[in-house]
Amino acid sequence: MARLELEQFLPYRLNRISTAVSQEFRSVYGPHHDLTIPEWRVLATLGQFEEMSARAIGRHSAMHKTKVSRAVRALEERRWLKRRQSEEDRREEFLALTPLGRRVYMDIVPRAVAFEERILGTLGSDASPLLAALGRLEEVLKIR
Amino acid sequence: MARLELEQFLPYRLNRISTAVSQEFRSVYGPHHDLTIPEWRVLATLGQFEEMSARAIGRHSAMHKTKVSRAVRALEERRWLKRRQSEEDRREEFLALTPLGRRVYMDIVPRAVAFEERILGTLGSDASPLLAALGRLEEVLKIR
DNA sequence: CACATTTGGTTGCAAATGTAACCATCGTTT
DNA sequence: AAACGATGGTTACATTTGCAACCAAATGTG
Repeated sequence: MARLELEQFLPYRLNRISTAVSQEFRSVYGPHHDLTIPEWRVLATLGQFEEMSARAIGRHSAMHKTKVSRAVRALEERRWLKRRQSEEDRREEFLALTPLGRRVYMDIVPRAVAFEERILGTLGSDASPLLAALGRLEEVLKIR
Repeated sequence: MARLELEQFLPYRLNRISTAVSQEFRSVYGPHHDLTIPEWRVLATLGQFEEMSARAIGRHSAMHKTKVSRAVRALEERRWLKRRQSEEDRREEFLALTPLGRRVYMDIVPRAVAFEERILGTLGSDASPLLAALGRLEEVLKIR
Protein backbone atom coordinates (compact mmCIF):
# COMPACT_ATOMS: atom_id res chain seq x y z
CA MET A 1 0.00 0.00 0.00
CA ALA A 2 1.09 3.54 -0.67
CA ARG A 3 2.84 5.25 2.19
CA LEU A 4 3.34 8.94 2.75
CA GLU A 5 4.56 10.78 5.79
CA LEU A 6 3.47 14.36 5.69
CA GLU A 7 6.34 15.56 7.89
CA GLN A 8 8.80 14.18 5.34
CA PHE A 9 6.98 15.44 2.28
CA LEU A 10 9.01 18.03 0.38
CA PRO A 11 6.27 20.62 -0.32
CA TYR A 12 5.17 20.47 3.29
CA ARG A 13 8.68 20.86 4.66
CA LEU A 14 9.52 23.71 2.33
CA ASN A 15 6.35 25.51 3.24
CA ARG A 16 6.96 25.17 6.96
CA ILE A 17 10.57 26.22 6.70
CA SER A 18 9.75 29.15 4.46
CA THR A 19 7.06 30.57 6.72
CA ALA A 20 9.19 30.04 9.81
CA VAL A 21 12.11 31.88 8.24
CA SER A 22 9.91 34.74 7.03
CA GLN A 23 8.37 34.96 10.48
CA GLU A 24 11.78 35.06 12.10
CA PHE A 25 12.96 37.69 9.71
CA ARG A 26 9.95 39.84 10.34
CA SER A 27 10.62 39.65 14.05
CA VAL A 28 14.05 41.06 13.28
CA TYR A 29 12.92 44.28 11.65
CA GLY A 30 9.38 44.30 13.04
CA PRO A 31 10.18 45.98 16.34
CA HIS A 32 11.83 48.81 14.42
CA HIS A 33 9.69 49.23 11.33
CA ASP A 34 6.19 48.08 10.59
CA LEU A 35 5.97 46.78 7.05
CA THR A 36 4.53 43.75 5.34
CA ILE A 37 6.45 41.30 3.21
CA PRO A 38 5.27 42.81 -0.09
CA GLU A 39 6.19 46.26 1.18
CA TRP A 40 9.60 45.02 2.21
CA ARG A 41 10.14 43.52 -1.21
CA VAL A 42 9.30 46.75 -2.98
CA LEU A 43 11.53 48.67 -0.60
CA ALA A 44 14.37 46.22 -1.13
CA THR A 45 14.02 46.29 -4.89
CA LEU A 46 14.01 50.05 -5.06
CA GLY A 47 16.89 50.19 -2.62
CA GLN A 48 18.81 48.03 -5.02
CA PHE A 49 17.85 49.71 -8.29
CA GLU A 50 17.26 53.38 -7.58
CA GLU A 51 14.44 53.88 -10.04
CA MET A 52 12.10 51.30 -11.50
CA SER A 53 8.59 50.87 -12.85
CA ALA A 54 5.97 48.93 -10.93
CA ARG A 55 5.90 46.33 -13.66
CA ALA A 56 9.65 45.82 -13.38
CA ILE A 57 9.43 45.56 -9.61
CA GLY A 58 6.84 42.87 -9.96
CA ARG A 59 8.95 40.94 -12.39
CA HIS A 60 12.04 41.22 -10.27
CA SER A 61 10.46 40.42 -6.91
CA ALA A 62 8.03 37.80 -8.23
CA MET A 63 4.88 39.54 -7.12
CA HIS A 64 1.53 39.91 -8.83
CA LYS A 65 0.91 43.40 -10.09
CA THR A 66 -1.96 44.02 -7.72
CA LYS A 67 0.27 43.15 -4.81
CA VAL A 68 2.88 45.57 -6.08
CA SER A 69 0.29 48.25 -6.68
CA ARG A 70 -0.98 48.04 -3.12
CA ALA A 71 2.45 47.91 -1.56
CA VAL A 72 3.52 50.91 -3.60
CA ARG A 73 0.54 52.92 -2.48
CA ALA A 74 1.21 52.01 1.15
CA LEU A 75 4.83 53.09 0.90
CA GLU A 76 3.84 56.24 -0.92
CA GLU A 77 1.40 57.18 1.83
CA ARG A 78 4.23 56.75 4.32
CA ARG A 79 6.35 59.03 2.12
CA TRP A 80 8.93 56.31 1.63
CA LEU A 81 8.77 56.48 -2.14
CA LYS A 82 7.71 58.91 -4.84
CA ARG A 83 6.35 58.45 -8.33
CA ARG A 84 7.49 60.14 -11.50
CA GLN A 85 5.49 60.04 -14.70
CA SER A 86 7.37 58.63 -17.64
CA GLU A 87 7.79 61.02 -20.56
CA GLU A 88 7.79 58.44 -23.32
CA ASP A 89 4.90 56.35 -22.06
CA ARG A 90 2.36 58.20 -20.00
CA ARG A 91 0.85 55.00 -18.64
CA GLU A 92 3.86 54.00 -16.66
CA GLU A 93 5.50 55.72 -13.76
CA PHE A 94 8.95 55.36 -12.32
CA LEU A 95 9.28 54.79 -8.62
CA ALA A 96 12.13 55.73 -6.34
CA LEU A 97 12.76 55.85 -2.62
CA THR A 98 12.61 59.19 -0.88
CA PRO A 99 15.48 60.09 1.47
CA LEU A 100 13.25 58.91 4.29
CA GLY A 101 12.57 55.63 2.52
CA ARG A 102 16.24 55.17 1.84
CA ARG A 103 17.00 55.74 5.48
CA VAL A 104 14.61 52.96 6.45
CA TYR A 105 16.13 50.72 3.81
CA MET A 106 19.63 51.41 5.04
CA ASP A 107 18.51 50.63 8.53
CA ILE A 108 16.99 47.29 7.64
CA VAL A 109 19.69 45.97 5.30
CA PRO A 110 22.33 45.32 7.97
CA ARG A 111 19.75 43.53 10.08
CA ALA A 112 18.78 41.43 7.07
CA VAL A 113 22.37 40.55 6.29
CA ALA A 114 23.07 39.71 9.91
CA PHE A 115 19.95 37.59 10.09
CA GLU A 116 20.94 35.60 7.06
CA GLU A 117 24.46 35.16 8.35
CA ARG A 118 23.15 33.97 11.67
CA ILE A 119 21.05 31.27 10.07
CA LEU A 120 23.69 30.16 7.61
CA GLY A 121 26.26 30.37 10.37
CA THR A 122 24.44 27.90 12.57
CA LEU A 123 24.24 25.57 9.59
CA GLY A 124 28.01 25.54 9.42
CA SER A 125 29.34 23.35 6.64
CA ASP A 126 25.79 22.44 5.61
CA ALA A 127 25.24 26.01 4.45
CA SER A 128 26.84 25.94 1.06
CA PRO A 129 25.33 22.63 -0.06
CA LEU A 130 21.99 24.09 0.94
CA LEU A 131 22.50 27.20 -1.16
CA ALA A 132 23.67 25.09 -4.06
CA ALA A 133 20.65 22.85 -3.78
CA LEU A 134 18.33 25.83 -3.63
CA GLY A 135 19.91 27.09 -6.82
CA ARG A 136 19.30 23.75 -8.48
CA LEU A 137 15.71 23.79 -7.28
CA GLU A 138 15.23 27.22 -8.76
CA GLU A 139 16.50 25.92 -12.07
CA VAL A 140 14.30 22.87 -11.98
CA LEU A 141 11.28 24.97 -11.13
CA LYS A 142 12.25 27.53 -13.75
CA ILE A 143 11.76 30.44 -11.39
CA ARG A 144 15.02 32.05 -12.33
CA MET B 1 27.44 50.94 1.96
CA ALA B 2 25.15 48.06 2.79
CA ARG B 3 24.42 45.74 -0.06
CA LEU B 4 21.56 43.31 -0.43
CA GLU B 5 20.32 41.43 -3.45
CA LEU B 6 16.78 40.36 -2.97
CA GLU B 7 17.06 37.44 -5.39
CA GLN B 8 19.86 36.00 -3.26
CA PHE B 9 18.20 36.64 0.06
CA LEU B 10 17.38 33.41 1.89
CA PRO B 11 13.83 34.20 3.08
CA TYR B 12 12.91 35.41 -0.38
CA ARG B 13 14.33 32.37 -2.12
CA LEU B 14 12.71 29.95 0.28
CA ASN B 15 9.38 31.65 -0.15
CA ARG B 16 9.55 31.55 -3.92
CA ILE B 17 10.68 27.97 -4.01
CA SER B 18 8.08 26.87 -1.52
CA THR B 19 5.18 28.48 -3.36
CA ALA B 20 6.41 27.21 -6.70
CA VAL B 21 6.66 23.66 -5.38
CA SER B 22 3.22 23.84 -3.77
CA GLN B 23 1.83 25.22 -6.99
CA GLU B 24 3.41 22.43 -8.99
CA PHE B 25 2.13 19.84 -6.60
CA ARG B 26 -1.35 21.21 -6.74
CA SER B 27 -1.27 21.01 -10.51
CA VAL B 28 -0.49 17.33 -10.06
CA TYR B 29 -3.60 16.40 -8.12
CA GLY B 30 -5.69 19.43 -9.06
CA PRO B 31 -7.05 18.07 -12.33
CA HIS B 32 -8.30 15.00 -10.47
CA HIS B 33 -9.43 16.34 -7.12
CA ASP B 34 -10.28 19.83 -6.03
CA LEU B 35 -8.92 20.50 -2.59
CA THR B 36 -6.98 23.24 -0.88
CA ILE B 37 -3.65 22.84 0.86
CA PRO B 38 -5.18 22.74 4.35
CA GLU B 39 -7.69 20.17 3.16
CA TRP B 40 -4.93 18.10 1.66
CA ARG B 41 -3.00 18.24 4.91
CA VAL B 42 -5.93 17.01 6.94
CA LEU B 43 -6.57 14.27 4.42
CA ALA B 44 -2.93 13.24 4.46
CA THR B 45 -2.75 13.22 8.25
CA LEU B 46 -5.87 11.13 8.62
CA GLY B 47 -4.68 8.84 5.86
CA GLN B 48 -1.57 8.28 7.90
CA PHE B 49 -3.12 7.91 11.34
CA GLU B 50 -6.57 6.39 10.91
CA GLU B 51 -8.24 8.30 13.72
CA MET B 52 -7.21 11.55 15.29
CA SER B 53 -8.62 14.61 17.04
CA ALA B 54 -8.65 17.99 15.35
CA ARG B 55 -6.22 19.29 17.91
CA ALA B 56 -3.78 16.49 17.15
CA ILE B 57 -4.11 17.09 13.43
CA GLY B 58 -3.25 20.71 13.94
CA ARG B 59 -0.20 19.87 16.00
CA HIS B 60 0.99 17.29 13.54
CA SER B 61 0.41 19.28 10.36
CA ALA B 62 1.43 22.64 11.82
CA MET B 63 -1.88 24.38 11.19
CA HIS B 64 -3.82 26.79 13.32
CA LYS B 65 -6.93 25.30 14.83
CA THR B 66 -9.26 27.52 12.84
CA LYS B 67 -7.66 26.35 9.65
CA VAL B 68 -8.10 22.77 10.72
CA SER B 69 -11.68 23.39 11.77
CA ARG B 70 -12.57 24.80 8.39
CA ALA B 71 -10.77 22.14 6.43
CA VAL B 72 -12.46 19.45 8.50
CA ARG B 73 -15.87 20.91 7.84
CA ALA B 74 -15.17 21.11 4.12
CA LEU B 75 -14.06 17.49 4.00
CA GLU B 76 -17.01 16.44 6.10
CA GLU B 77 -19.43 18.14 3.71
CA ARG B 78 -17.82 16.20 0.91
CA ARG B 79 -18.32 13.03 2.95
CA TRP B 80 -14.59 12.36 2.97
CA LEU B 81 -14.40 12.12 6.73
CA LYS B 82 -16.69 11.45 9.66
CA ARG B 83 -16.65 12.59 13.26
CA ARG B 84 -17.07 10.48 16.34
CA GLN B 85 -17.70 11.96 19.76
CA SER B 86 -15.18 10.98 22.36
CA GLU B 87 -16.65 9.10 25.31
CA GLU B 88 -14.19 10.33 27.92
CA ASP B 89 -14.15 13.98 26.89
CA ARG B 90 -17.28 15.24 25.23
CA ARG B 91 -15.54 18.36 23.92
CA GLU B 92 -13.31 16.53 21.56
CA GLU B 93 -14.20 14.42 18.57
CA PHE B 94 -12.19 11.87 16.71
CA LEU B 95 -11.96 12.17 12.98
CA ALA B 96 -11.45 9.44 10.44
CA LEU B 97 -11.64 9.12 6.69
CA THR B 98 -14.70 7.52 5.16
CA PRO B 99 -14.16 4.81 2.55
CA LEU B 100 -14.71 7.52 -0.04
CA GLY B 101 -12.14 9.78 1.59
CA ARG B 102 -9.69 6.95 1.79
CA ARG B 103 -10.18 6.24 -1.87
CA VAL B 104 -9.27 9.83 -2.68
CA TYR B 105 -6.27 9.62 -0.38
CA MET B 106 -5.09 6.41 -1.98
CA ASP B 107 -5.45 8.04 -5.35
CA ILE B 108 -3.40 11.08 -4.47
CA VAL B 109 -0.57 9.41 -2.55
CA PRO B 110 1.10 7.74 -5.55
CA ARG B 111 0.95 11.02 -7.44
CA ALA B 112 2.51 12.78 -4.47
CA VAL B 113 5.28 10.24 -4.17
CA ALA B 114 5.95 10.37 -7.90
CA PHE B 115 5.97 14.14 -7.81
CA GLU B 116 8.53 14.21 -5.04
CA GLU B 117 10.65 11.61 -6.77
CA ARG B 118 10.54 13.58 -9.98
CA ILE B 119 11.84 16.72 -8.29
CA LEU B 120 14.48 14.96 -6.23
CA GLY B 121 15.39 12.91 -9.25
CA THR B 122 16.20 15.91 -11.37
CA LEU B 123 18.37 17.16 -8.54
CA GLY B 124 20.45 14.04 -8.81
CA SER B 125 23.31 13.95 -6.35
CA ASP B 126 22.26 17.33 -4.97
CA ALA B 127 19.13 15.76 -3.55
CA SER B 128 20.45 14.24 -0.36
CA PRO B 129 22.51 17.26 0.70
CA LEU B 130 19.35 19.29 0.21
CA LEU B 131 17.31 17.00 2.43
CA ALA B 132 20.03 17.01 5.04
CA ALA B 133 20.21 20.79 4.97
CA LEU B 134 16.45 21.08 5.28
CA GLY B 135 16.66 18.87 8.33
CA ARG B 136 19.28 21.14 9.84
CA LEU B 137 17.16 24.16 9.08
CA GLU B 138 14.21 22.57 10.82
CA GLU B 139 16.38 22.01 13.86
CA VAL B 140 17.71 25.53 13.85
CA LEU B 141 14.21 26.94 13.49
CA LYS B 142 12.92 24.53 16.13
CA ILE B 143 9.98 23.48 14.03
CA ARG B 144 10.53 19.84 14.72
C1' DC C 1 -6.95 57.49 -40.16
C1' DA C 2 -10.23 54.28 -37.86
C1' DC C 3 -10.27 50.25 -35.30
C1' DA C 4 -8.73 46.34 -32.81
C1' DT C 5 -5.18 44.56 -29.67
C1' DT C 6 -1.85 44.96 -26.18
C1' DT C 7 0.06 46.86 -22.01
C1' DG C 8 0.97 49.58 -17.31
C1' DG C 9 -1.59 50.14 -13.55
C1' DT C 10 -5.85 50.38 -10.39
C1' DT C 11 -10.16 48.77 -8.43
C1' DG C 12 -14.11 45.58 -7.10
C1' DC C 13 -15.30 41.36 -5.50
C1' DA C 14 -14.85 36.87 -3.63
C1' DA C 15 -12.06 33.48 -1.31
C1' DA C 16 -8.49 32.49 2.24
C1' DT C 17 -6.32 33.56 6.58
C1' DG C 18 -5.27 35.19 11.45
C1' DT C 19 -6.89 37.11 15.82
C1' DA C 20 -9.85 37.36 19.25
C1' DA C 21 -13.99 36.29 21.30
C1' DC C 22 -16.87 32.73 22.34
C1' DC C 23 -19.29 28.10 23.93
C1' DA C 24 -19.19 23.90 26.20
C1' DT C 25 -16.82 20.78 29.00
C1' DC C 26 -13.13 19.32 31.80
C1' DG C 27 -9.93 19.43 35.94
C1' DT C 28 -8.68 21.63 40.12
C1' DT C 29 -9.09 24.21 44.16
C1' DT C 30 -11.49 25.54 48.08
C1' DA D 1 -20.32 21.21 45.25
C1' DA D 2 -19.26 26.01 43.75
C1' DA D 3 -16.10 28.60 41.54
C1' DC D 4 -11.83 28.81 39.09
C1' DG D 5 -8.96 28.51 35.12
C1' DA D 6 -7.56 25.61 31.17
C1' DT D 7 -8.84 23.20 26.91
C1' DG D 8 -11.23 21.34 22.29
C1' DG D 9 -13.46 23.39 18.95
C1' DT D 10 -16.42 26.97 16.36
C1' DT D 11 -17.67 31.57 14.88
C1' DA D 12 -17.29 36.68 13.91
C1' DC D 13 -14.55 40.23 12.19
C1' DA D 14 -10.78 42.40 10.01
C1' DT D 15 -6.95 41.83 6.85
C1' DT D 16 -4.69 39.81 2.96
C1' DT D 17 -4.75 37.80 -1.38
C1' DG D 18 -5.97 36.50 -6.34
C1' DC D 19 -8.77 37.02 -10.25
C1' DA D 20 -11.27 39.42 -13.35
C1' DA D 21 -12.92 43.57 -15.00
C1' DC D 22 -11.59 47.94 -15.90
C1' DC D 23 -9.25 52.58 -17.51
C1' DA D 24 -6.09 55.03 -20.17
C1' DA D 25 -2.46 55.20 -23.20
C1' DA D 26 0.37 52.82 -26.66
C1' DT D 27 1.00 49.88 -30.68
C1' DG D 28 -0.36 47.39 -34.65
C1' DT D 29 -3.36 46.59 -38.83
C1' DG D 30 -6.68 47.45 -42.42
